[in-house]
Amino acid sequence: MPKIGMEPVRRKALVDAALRVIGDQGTLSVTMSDIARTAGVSPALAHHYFGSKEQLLIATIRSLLARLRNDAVAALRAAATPRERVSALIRVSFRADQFAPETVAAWLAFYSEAQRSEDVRRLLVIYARRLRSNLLASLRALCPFDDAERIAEGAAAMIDGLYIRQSLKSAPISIEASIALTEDYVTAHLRAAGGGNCPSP
Amino acid sequence: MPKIGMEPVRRKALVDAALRVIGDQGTLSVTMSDIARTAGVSPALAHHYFGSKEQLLIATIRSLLARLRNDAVAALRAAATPRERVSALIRVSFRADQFAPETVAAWLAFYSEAQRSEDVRRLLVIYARRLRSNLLASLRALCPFDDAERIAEGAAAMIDGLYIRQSLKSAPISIEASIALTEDYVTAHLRAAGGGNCPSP
DNA sequence: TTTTATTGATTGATGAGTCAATCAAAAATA
DNA sequence: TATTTTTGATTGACTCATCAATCAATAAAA
Repeated sequence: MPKIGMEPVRRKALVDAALRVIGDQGTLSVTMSDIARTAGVSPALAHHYFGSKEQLLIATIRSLLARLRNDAVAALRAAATPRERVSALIRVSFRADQFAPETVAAWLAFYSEAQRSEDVRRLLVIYARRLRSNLLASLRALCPFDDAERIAEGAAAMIDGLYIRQSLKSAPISIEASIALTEDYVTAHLRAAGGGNCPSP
Repeated sequence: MPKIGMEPVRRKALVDAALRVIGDQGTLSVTMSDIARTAGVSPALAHHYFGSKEQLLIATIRSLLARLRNDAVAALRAAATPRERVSALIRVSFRADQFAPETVAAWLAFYSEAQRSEDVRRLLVIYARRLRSNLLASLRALCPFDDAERIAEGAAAMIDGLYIRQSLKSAPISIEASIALTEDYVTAHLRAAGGGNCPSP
């Protein structure tokens, strides 16, 4: 029963399905059939709308990034002080849906893919840069520039590290513990660097 | 010119080739032909010795882990104090060959694979546990138990995070900078936790 | 009738795993 | 020592399955 105006609906359904299947199987070598079946359409339709598997994957990463950016923007809007903004960025990174095993698995798969696909790599670099520069912008108000850079680098690394460790879910680090660990890092180093100019969260 | 006793030679050659090709392409969906060609033998021989692609991959991870363990053991032997042992463990993680882009890419591919293969997952869990417990053993001599656990967790996460960020090689963090960042983390938190009982590296 | 949505059937490529055959060293036998 | 047998190393050719991508056909809206 073909209705008109299905294109945006199908596109979204396919992207969401791709994310779910990739997260579930933890690999990009999922088939177009897997994705299409999850979206409730035929494989041919997936090709019709996206042209190729690669393009569908790109669209999927973009949607992940968009979600992350929206969350970050909203969280930053609600934060008043620089120190609160840092905390907001950390919290966004560990939101329940972002930190869910399937989402982590999907991110991991994309990182792995970045070795081969220049397009994928570029998108992930955008994410890394955004996180770093968001942190840096707030930290610069709290301590000398050089220290801000180091702390931003370290915090970003710790966030990514907690993610990758989460993917093995052998040592199930809770969301709260992950946030606390990262907060502690920032607090300790601000204290060491700021020279009194650094309030606690 | 078939010589006798080739089995161990071929096995090693195939494992090394697998590591190189996987690191190079950044994915486990390399073909047995790719690996065999790199090792200078026919695909059939790879199957002859390893039975399946999965088994060859397992053997490859094992060799990575073995290398890491040997390095760690050697480094620990040369370290006298607990604090030196912590530094030694950090340095081992960032040795030039471990931190090389191809090696990092291979690790990433294995992490991604761990979602599907229970065997791969188990091996990676072993690595994560070993790093954590090695750090913990030394840290417990330097600060209260609870703090030692948190610091070990944080340092391990930071190490893994610096790895994954290295894989994008967009912000080329040097080995020395990575070591310094992790050392700073440990030093700062030991100072905060130890209460005087914590010497600098 | 034209356009949009949709799919079943098909194609072409690729890749894991198998198998029988070959070659040469080593061991056994004459 | 000379000859035969056995065993390990090695591969080319093949099978079977999978999957991305294509295409022609159908059905409903406009």
